[in-house]
This record gives sequence, structure tokens and C-alpha cells, in this order.
Amino acid sequence: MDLFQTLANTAGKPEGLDARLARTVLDDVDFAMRASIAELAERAGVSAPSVTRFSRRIGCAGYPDFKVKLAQMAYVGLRYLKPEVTSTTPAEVAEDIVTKAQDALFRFHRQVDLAAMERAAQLLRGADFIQAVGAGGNSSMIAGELHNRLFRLGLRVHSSNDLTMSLMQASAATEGTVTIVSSMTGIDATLVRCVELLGQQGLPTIALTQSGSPLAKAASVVITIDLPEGQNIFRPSSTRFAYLAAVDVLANLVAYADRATSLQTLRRVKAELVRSRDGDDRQLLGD
Amino acid sequence: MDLFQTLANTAGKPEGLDARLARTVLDDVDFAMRASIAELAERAGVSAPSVTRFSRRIGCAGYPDFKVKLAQMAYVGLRYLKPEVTSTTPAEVAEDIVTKAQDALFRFHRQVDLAAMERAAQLLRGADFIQAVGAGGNSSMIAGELHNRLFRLGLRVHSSNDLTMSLMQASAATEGTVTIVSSMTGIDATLVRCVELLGQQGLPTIALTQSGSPLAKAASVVITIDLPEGQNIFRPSSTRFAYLAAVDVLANLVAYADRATSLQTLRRVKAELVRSRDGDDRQLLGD
DNA sequence: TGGGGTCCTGAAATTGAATTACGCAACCGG
DNA sequence: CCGGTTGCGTAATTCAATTTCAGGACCCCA
Repeated sequence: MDLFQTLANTAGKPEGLDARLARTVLDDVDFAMRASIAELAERAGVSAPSVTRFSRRIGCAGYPDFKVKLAQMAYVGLRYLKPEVTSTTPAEVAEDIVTKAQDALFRFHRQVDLAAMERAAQLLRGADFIQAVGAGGNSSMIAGELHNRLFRLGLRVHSSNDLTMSLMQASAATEGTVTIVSSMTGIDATLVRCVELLGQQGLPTIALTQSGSPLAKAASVVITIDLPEGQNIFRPSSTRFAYLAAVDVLANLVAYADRATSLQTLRRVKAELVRSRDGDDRQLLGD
Repeated sequence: MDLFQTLANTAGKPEGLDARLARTVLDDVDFAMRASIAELAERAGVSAPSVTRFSRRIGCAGYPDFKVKLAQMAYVGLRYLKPEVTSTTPAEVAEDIVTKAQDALFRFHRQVDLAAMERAAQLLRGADFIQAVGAGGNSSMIAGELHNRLFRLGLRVHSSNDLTMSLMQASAATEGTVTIVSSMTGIDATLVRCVELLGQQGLPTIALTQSGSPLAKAASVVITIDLPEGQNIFRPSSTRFAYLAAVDVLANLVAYADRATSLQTLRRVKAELVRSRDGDDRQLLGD
């Protein structure tokens, strides 16, 4: 997992055969994955034994093992180390975005607190009414997705991007209401206030946010998502891929918690779509 | 890419050493990646040469090459072949969702038509006004994202989930308007009509949709995204990850097309957010 | 300044894994 | 019942990777 980190560090050193090898590898990962030890040695201008030693030093059993580990890492993280190359060709842009998105998913999967997920799913499952709240673009999308994923399981959901409105609704919330909020920063004062208000009334709140943020401190169940954001101001945030995945996992857990009801509702939604729209029931649910 | 497909097919055959080998490999991919040819041969109960022949038959240069290819595929698609296991534990659900999302991104990257992307980016860049249209949950999200990504580059965008409204706006559209629509099915009659209407007026349209769909036929620039949807009715569509990536690539290309303007606008947006919200400028742009 | 030690490196030797060659056995068509 | 074909394992071979070893650079201390 940390192979790339190690490689990048090694490549950063000013001199030494290891640095040269690391640079050669990073320069053309595909080549390194295909090449024999002799070919790689030649390209890097070192001897074959040096390659073996290099492989060992960065934590592999030998060169073949290094190749396998490299291949395992190659897709996710491929471009990560060339830090913030301002990619300009369309191919580079596409690769950059896909790679970062996959990396975000990967990291999310590593760090996801499944116990918190389950608690959240249980809360949602038992709710009489669900409020999904998020604002600011990315989290607005997540709030909308929560609605989109949960209503079809037979749950009563309202989603909102209007924090002022949510604050009012929080004051007016009744027993049985579960509120789920999303905020990548977790520092929006209105949102935090909203969650605190609900807490004071003994109403459960779920937050998708950064750990340690004010929002995380205020919510009753926290699903933390901590990801490094890149420096490239032009690159749309890959973090939302992780948030989206979190929504999906949550929705799935809710669905499984009460399979029968969910299935029934889904069938009804689907049937109506098929009837009114296209008659093609292989198309997916929702457009 | 198709290695897993091939493996799954081979494993499906009732008899033969190849089938046994494929099953052995799929049964424990990690083992296969680490094992020597002799170890794998023993576990499968075949001879070493059979493993080499097997590797060749499924399209690899030899066993080491097979291992590398296997490693490349291992994360994405790992669970793919155990087709539609109805995963029930939270860990399985999470892995399933992350894997499928990564797979969707992977496939998107493979098939993305960069030329079409560039044409679309050029159209957007040159537009006086952009209409982003999508409905039905998934595509509503995409329309919203298009707005969210493009406004901050200094473009004038309106997004809508209301197809009836969009139809009216299409009739009223003026020179300089570029319309970008998203539809995973590509068969919504109103949306197709909307695009046709614009075409008749000589106004450019961009569609993110399935190839071969009515919508794809009607639009002037088509960004095709063809992905298989899983059978699990409970699993939220992983296709939207691919759509989201498409939006990001597009937004990035637009940004680079006129770097100076984009940067300026982004800086302004960011400055305002930092000022009014948190004073922490490492937080990402939008919540 | 010089001697001993350590570290780094590549050439050569060695090991060991993967592949090829070969032959046997089963199956198929005539 | 007999060639021909195919599929497989054993044994031989090849080739890649690794270990060994020796040369050289650098450093520390006398």
C-alpha cells in the first residue's frame, strides 16, 4: 500500500542508485511492470543485482514480487507522486481525474467506520421522517442523493440545500425525525447550530464530515471521511466520490435491514417507470 | 482488462484443467498473485507446464506475466465474478460498492472519447449561456454538478431538473446558448424532443448518455458512457460515478481552455468563501 | 597523511523458477 | 481396428533472478 509513498520518497533523494531506479520506475510504470530485471537495470543504468537490492529495500521479497506489488498499485495512485503535474492534454486530464477518484474511493474504503455506518443505517431505518441537509455544491449533491437513494426504499425523506430553512425545521422537528447532514468542511456555523438544536431536543443526527470538525463533535453518529484534497485548484474535488460511496453504502445497509419492504417499494417504483416511460425493464432505476 | 471475463468464462466450464485452474485462481486471487508456478500447480492439482499453457491460452505471455496482469486487475473487479453475491455484512456491502464504483471509473476511462470531450469543452467555453438539463435522480444530480463545476469557471449556467420547463426554454433559446443534457437511458421523449428542437434552431447540444439511444442520435456532440448495470436491485447505480467523472473531465478541459479567466473567477469565489465562512483557505471550494 | 573499516557496486557464479521438448494416453473419425 | 489429433505430465533445458565475491570509494581516527 505504501509502496508508492516509498517510491516517491526514494525518487526524491538527490543521488544514489535507488533514487535513479525509483525515478526510472515512476517515469514509466508500465515499462517497469513488463520489463525483466535486466531491461530495467539497463534503462536505469545500473546492474541487475542493484535492482534486486532496491526491491528488497523498498519492502518486497524480490524483483518479481516488486513487479506484482507495482501492478497492484499501478492503477490507483499512478499519477499521484508526480505531485500536481498540471496536466493539460485531455488524456492526462481524464487519467488524473479517474485516478484521483479511484484513490478517494480506495481511501474511503480503508478508513470507513462500518460500525458507525450500521448505527446510522439503523437510525434511518427506524425513522418516521428523514431530513437530509447539505449545502455549498458538493454537499447539496449529497443531500439530494440521500433523498434519491432513500425514498425508493419506502422511507419518508426530505432533502434541503437551504440551511436557514433547515434551522427552522430543526426547531420544529418532532419525535421520530432523523436528520442526516453532509459537510466536507464541517465548519458551517448554521449547520452546526442546526445539529446542536436537534441534539438538545434528543433527536438523533447523523453527520458525514471530517473528523474533529465542529460538526463531527455535535452529531450523535458521525461517519468520518478524511481525505487530502489536491492542490490543483482546477481539479474538481475527488472527495465527493467518497461521499457518494458513503451514501451508497448507507442506502444499501438500510435496504438490507428491511429487505421485504425495500423490495416492495423498489418494485413499485420500477414498475411505474417501466410503464410510463419505456417498457424496457433492463434500464436502470431513475435516469 | 478482459482477463477477469476470460477467467470467469473458463471457470464456468464444467471440466478440464483450465477450468480447475481458473477456479483455483478466482478462489484466492491473493494466493495466485504470490504463488510460484509450482505452488499454484499443486493447489490446482495439475502440473506446472499446464499452468504455463493456461496462462498462454488466456492471453498472457507466460506465468509471470499472468501474475502481473492479475495484480493489475485485482482491486478493481475482484468480486466481480462471484456474480451478484447478495452481500449482507456491512464489510461486504462497502467492498461491493467501492469495487463497482472503481470498476465504473475504470471502464469510463477506457472508453471515453476524448475528442468528443474536447469538442464539448470548446462549445461550453464559447457559450454565452449554458443550459444543463437532467432529470430522474441520477441525471438531476449530474445537471446540478454541471452547474456547480461550470459557474465557478466564470461561465453563465442554469441547471434544471424540470424537463417540461427545459422544453419551453429550448423553444425560447437564443443564439449563443449551449445545452448540455444527461440521461443514463437516453430515451426520455421530452428530453429528446428538447434536443431536437434546439438542433432545428441550429443551437449546439451536448449529451451524456448511452450510445445508440435516441438522445445520442439527436445531439450534436455525444459523450457516450456505456456501462453494464448490475442485477442487484438494491445496489445504487455505480454508473453515476462514471457520469460524475465525465463532468469533472469536461469542467477541467473547459478550465484549461481559458486558464486565465478561470483562475480569476475561482480566486474570487474562494476569497469570498474564506472571508465569509472560515478563514481557513485550505478547505475546499464549496462544501 | 595513511591505514583500517564500512559501504556501495558490478562481474561472475549459482540457484531456482519457468518453459520447452518429448512421449504417453485418451479420444475421435474413418 | 487403426492413424490422427488433442491433452497432459515427466524430464530436460533455458533463462531470469539472486547470491557471492572482489574491487573501489569514502570516512573516521590515528
